[in-house]
Amino acid sequence: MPVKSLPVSAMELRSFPLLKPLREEMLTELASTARALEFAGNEVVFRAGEPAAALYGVLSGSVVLYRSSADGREQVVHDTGAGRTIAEAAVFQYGSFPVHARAGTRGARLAQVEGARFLAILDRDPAAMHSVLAALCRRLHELVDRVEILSLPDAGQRLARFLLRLPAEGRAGSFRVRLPVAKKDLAAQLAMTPETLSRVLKRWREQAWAVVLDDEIELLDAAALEQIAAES
Amino acid sequence: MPVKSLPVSAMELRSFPLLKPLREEMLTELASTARALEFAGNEVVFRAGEPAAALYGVLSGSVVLYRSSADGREQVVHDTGAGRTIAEAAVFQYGSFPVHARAGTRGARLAQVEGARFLAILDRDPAAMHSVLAALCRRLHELVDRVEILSLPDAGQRLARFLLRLPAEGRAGSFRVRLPVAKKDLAAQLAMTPETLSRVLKRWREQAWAVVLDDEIELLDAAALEQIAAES
DNA sequence: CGGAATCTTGAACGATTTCAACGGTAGTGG
DNA sequence: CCACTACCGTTGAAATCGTTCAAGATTCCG
Repeated sequence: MPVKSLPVSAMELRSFPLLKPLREEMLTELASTARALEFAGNEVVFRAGEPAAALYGVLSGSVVLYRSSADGREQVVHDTGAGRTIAEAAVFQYGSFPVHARAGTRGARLAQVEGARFLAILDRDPAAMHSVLAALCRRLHELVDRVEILSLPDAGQRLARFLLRLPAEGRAGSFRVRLPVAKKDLAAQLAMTPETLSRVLKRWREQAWAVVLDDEIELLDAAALEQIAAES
Repeated sequence: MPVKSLPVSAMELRSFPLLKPLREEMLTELASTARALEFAGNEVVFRAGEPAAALYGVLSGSVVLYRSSADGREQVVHDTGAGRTIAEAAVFQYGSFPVHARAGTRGARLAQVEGARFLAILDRDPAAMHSVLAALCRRLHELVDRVEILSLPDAGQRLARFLLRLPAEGRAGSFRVRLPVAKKDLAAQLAMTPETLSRVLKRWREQAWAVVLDDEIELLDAAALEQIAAES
């Protein structure tokens, strides 16, 4: 059992995409019965087969989801970090946990949210339910896009695709975008090193396709980039 | 306006992840007011600002979502193919389409599903709503996993991670998995060429970490693979 | 004014892709 | 039943691309 059990704030709950669309009063209600649990390293959070009475959000640390085979070997199904929620699907279907969960080796802080309470809130307010649905759909699209981008073998292609669907301003043929994150984080998001990102931009600059000023990039030859992005 | 408007079968609707969890009778009801629309190349499906009265599933061909800037330049936001649904988020929030949509250059066949009808079905049956939510959550997890895998720079790492969370059977230290798809498709899913996949498996074979028989792979040294997968 | 962090650039190495060829298998049509 | 073809999977060799390691430039912050 967890070392400590403390109250959770509505704000903390809002850090989870699943709960984010809820209105303030709903989050407060949810928070009233939610608990922040501190688990020691490798401590069990729940076991497969137990009724899924609550869903868990990872506040810090990590949680390992695993199956245990007959011989006691542990097969890791999942290894989730902060910001992820766990067991929502089981909760929505009134089911049991399909896998075991334990804290990572360095422990974890989890928000435990009563499943029934969450469902009740959604069931009594269709608009909130629709918001949650809409949010999930948007996030799904976003992820599908990221998978598509990450599947491209060429670093330039990945960057071009990413930039071309950023909100842009400018005229035909040439336009300007603002990077939403630091270059090093962008690089990570596009599965390349910062060095490679820098070099791709340099190459584009040399070919007069782009001008870079800090986090602003002026795409001079949209046609060229679109061709790169479309290749394959 | 579309060239043809034909009825859609419940079965066709089930091919979309969003609708898949619905019970047969619900799909039939949905299908009764749904239409399969055939769009010619580049034909407009809907315009930004119009009320989102329906959501669309791509049956074949592709749909391009785009914004148009003041000068008439067209910025592509999205390029979706068969199996994807469009505009669900807007429908769930009773909003307007945020972008324009047109068929790809080679046309498209779309299932047009009445948004109000879909919402009505879900609102009157909480269990169905919960199934849809659960399905979306599961798919979300799946995609987050894929993004994580695709972000790994090393081909061996990607394959190891993938294999280790496949349903497995076997004893401690050694177990067997069955590939869910052909090797060439697996390679594509892991963002590598079939050749590279073949070579990674060969290397593992030479190190006595694995034995491959068609689509069955015996992992002899789970510890070694786990270490590879965990690195970085 | 340090000092840290980000970004850039260079060079060398390593990995993966590419190109090419071959064996095996399944499906097709004679 | 047997070519014959087409596709998948494998292997080899070469080339390319990205990473790694190292260093310098710049900015921001204490």
